[in-house]
Amino acid sequence: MSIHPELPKAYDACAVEERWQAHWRDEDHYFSRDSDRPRFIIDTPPPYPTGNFHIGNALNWCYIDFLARFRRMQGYNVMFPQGWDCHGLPTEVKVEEQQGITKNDVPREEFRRLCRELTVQNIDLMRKTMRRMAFSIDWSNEYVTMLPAYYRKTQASFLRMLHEGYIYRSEHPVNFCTRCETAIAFAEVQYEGRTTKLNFFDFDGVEIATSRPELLAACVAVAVHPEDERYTPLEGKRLRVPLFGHDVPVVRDEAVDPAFGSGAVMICTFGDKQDVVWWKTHNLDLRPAIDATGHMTGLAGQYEGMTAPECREAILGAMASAGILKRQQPLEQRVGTCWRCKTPIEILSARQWFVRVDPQAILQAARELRWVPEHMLLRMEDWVGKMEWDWCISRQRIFATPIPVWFCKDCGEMMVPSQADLPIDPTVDKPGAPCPACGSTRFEGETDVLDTWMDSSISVLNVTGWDGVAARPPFFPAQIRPQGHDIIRTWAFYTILRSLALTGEKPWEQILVNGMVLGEDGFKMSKSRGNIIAPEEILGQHGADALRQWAAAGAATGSDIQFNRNDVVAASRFQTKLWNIARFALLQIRKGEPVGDAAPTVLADRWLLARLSNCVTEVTAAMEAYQFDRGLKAIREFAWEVLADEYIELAKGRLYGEGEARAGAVRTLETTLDLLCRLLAPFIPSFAEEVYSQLGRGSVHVQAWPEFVFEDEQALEDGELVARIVAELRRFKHEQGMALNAPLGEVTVMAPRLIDDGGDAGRALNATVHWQVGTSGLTRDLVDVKFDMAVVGRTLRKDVPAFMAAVRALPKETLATPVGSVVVNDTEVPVPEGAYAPVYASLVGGEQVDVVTVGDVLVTVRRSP
RNA sequence: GGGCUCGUGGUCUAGUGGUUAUGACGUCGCCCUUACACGGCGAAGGCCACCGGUUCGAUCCCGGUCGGGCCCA
Repeated sequence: MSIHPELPKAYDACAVEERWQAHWRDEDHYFSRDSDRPRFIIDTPPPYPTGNFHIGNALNWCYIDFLARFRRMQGYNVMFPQGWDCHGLPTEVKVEEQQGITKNDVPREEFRRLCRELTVQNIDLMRKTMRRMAFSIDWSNEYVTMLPAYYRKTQASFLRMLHEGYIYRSEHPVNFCTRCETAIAFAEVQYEGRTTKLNFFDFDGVEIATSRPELLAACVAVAVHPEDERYTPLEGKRLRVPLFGHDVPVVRDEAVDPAFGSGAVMICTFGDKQDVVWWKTHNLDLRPAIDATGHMTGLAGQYEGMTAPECREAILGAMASAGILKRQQPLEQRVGTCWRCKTPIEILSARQWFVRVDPQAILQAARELRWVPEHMLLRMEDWVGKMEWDWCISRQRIFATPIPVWFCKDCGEMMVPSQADLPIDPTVDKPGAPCPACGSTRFEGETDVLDTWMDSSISVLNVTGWDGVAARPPFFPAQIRPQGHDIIRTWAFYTILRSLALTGEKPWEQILVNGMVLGEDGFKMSKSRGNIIAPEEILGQHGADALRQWAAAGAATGSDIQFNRNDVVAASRFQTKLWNIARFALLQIRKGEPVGDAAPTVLADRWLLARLSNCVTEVTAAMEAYQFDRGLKAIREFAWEVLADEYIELAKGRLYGEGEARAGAVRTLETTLDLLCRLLAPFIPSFAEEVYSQLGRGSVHVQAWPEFVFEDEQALEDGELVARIVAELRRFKHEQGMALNAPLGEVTVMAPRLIDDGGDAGRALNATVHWQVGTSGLTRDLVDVKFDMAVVGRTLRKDVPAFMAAVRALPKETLATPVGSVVVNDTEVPVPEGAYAPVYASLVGGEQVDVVTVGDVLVTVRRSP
């Protein structure tokens, strides 16, 4: 892009950003497969293509982009891939809604086509926002889980795990959504508080309390606590189930709470998770009374075909008529619901596919990762420690990766396709050979499909180059997984599990966990609260760079972050300030004679470069530690306070002049502007590029990350003093009601040693400044002592207050020189070295002058008449 | 109910075992000083949630209470 000879006065962020975004090439962000630079592969979370790239995604991707750009500048071979986790219920539900159909109204393949079309549209919408955010995504490494190129690998991974015994098929209770008509995993169950009724009724002479009377037909036992004396007589007896008439045993179990209800519980198949545990331990019958569509089965007799709520009312009515319903009381309950459609889940026993979970192996791998922030590991440990069932991976849906197996219609033998035939849809494709067990050619394809997590949990294998065949991907493991803490128990968990099963290794070296974005009211964003912020709205008003600054500095890494419009506005103002700094520097750089490349000699120049050097060190350390807030704040402080408010004010006078004094300042500004752009590049890539392009040195994004070292302790110390003196005297002028550029008269700085500021302070203050060593001409009066608590506290311990009082009580003459000991509580106590220092007030005899103190340096001012 | 996390001026936030706690926004006052009024200088505003403990000293460490948030039961 050409240099703009004119520097517009105002910075138009949106216009600049759109111009650069149109100019940058995707190829600049491509990962190189045959480079020998160190790799930095990011296992980007593949979002679900809802069509909305929400602000939580934006935060997550900002962190990724800061890192990707930082590592690229450091010379890493970075891969910032982008995936799309397409399969799943939400899209099916959306298609049904949009088309006014249910999934069974059209052929499977037709329904899938509609889902794919909607997904493609949604991906396009989200890509647009991501590009507008200026994320340096490697689009050559984009993957779409619904396409054959990807789900071929999902199927290959399934077959490998099946072959190695990680996957099995069995009849087992599962969480089931009767509206979606599919099994779901624990991770997909969401608990909601509801008020329901606890019904007390007579159960063959025993009072039972139940919240789910509709499951009476499914009752297989009555449980009581072993030490509950009320029920000792029931031991070994069988009871007759009211209304239905079958007999059930009485079992004794420690898990029964004698204080809840009547202390006697009916066990059904299955009312809740506890029922499953009891059913297993006591080896009870299986009486499925509810089917996969939520209707009562034949076991429910006259209630067959009713929905569960209908049956519930009918049975309560029948109980009342029979005179066995004794009373009801309200009950606060947490009901498990389907995370997508909020329908209460049922626990049904069904033949499903499962993945074996080895909690110990997962824990071990999780502990090998570097977690940022560290405490997020606890969430994984907490979740893994509570795993009870294996992971149910089969779903009774359509838009998903098919489970690639067939069953022989004659002998039931299971058959799998060969690697080369993948991907397949067993409901359409046929096996290549007859049944190996019986020779039959009649097959039935598995109609169940895979849980979407089976697709997304191999994202890391995919991005590290797995072809579906090799034992291990060539670039495995990835360097980092960036994700939100809400999906530690799902995506992070499943990915570790699958990596261990498929490669035997942990999937990544590090995991960077970001917080949730809360609304401006401090609550989680939700439609019902109406506190949702769309990134597009902010982008349109303030641009991507400002929103990126909010993401970086809005909160410490890992913390939840409340969206705050003020932060975005403040970020825009910082850009305006930066633009004016750059404009000033560039105008100086372009004006006048060439400045050469001599080393800086003037104090202010050396001071600024030393401060810049420190800033670079600080920002680099922050970036390495993923503390983006610290990094950006360090840059802001340097640019605004040190560079703009202090250095430029000091150097202005020289810049308006000529010769070497001016040239040194110009060189200093040029170096500073160059490095400042590099430091800013990961955070605000468009702004940094716009300013850097003015330097005519190519794109800032292909420059190396600064490793600028400028050590000059003396300049740091003296420069600081000069800057502070100028700031104090500007303040003094202001307080005296003087214009800041008005002549100030004669200023005398009484410092411990001679300082040569090259005349900067005088020009900045419009004064004649004399630098002198010592305070000749001044008298001073000791008014107080200042204690060094770090010294005093450590030595005197509990005698501190008494010691301080004793010292303060000493006569002034004694305090002025160090004292060997004081008397504390009638005891002679030695005074530690550096325990205190006298504090003086300055008095000036003779001439009428003002005195300003800067630390321990006195400055006298004799104002112009 | 459990795990984790947070509680700092009106709002949002940083941070630290050491006398008067960071910054931003907002408020108020003064200034258009040749990069910037989207600026500069200054002011007001906080018993660092509450209670107890450890310590010479706690906003910081420990325990408890209360209240947010997230995840789960």
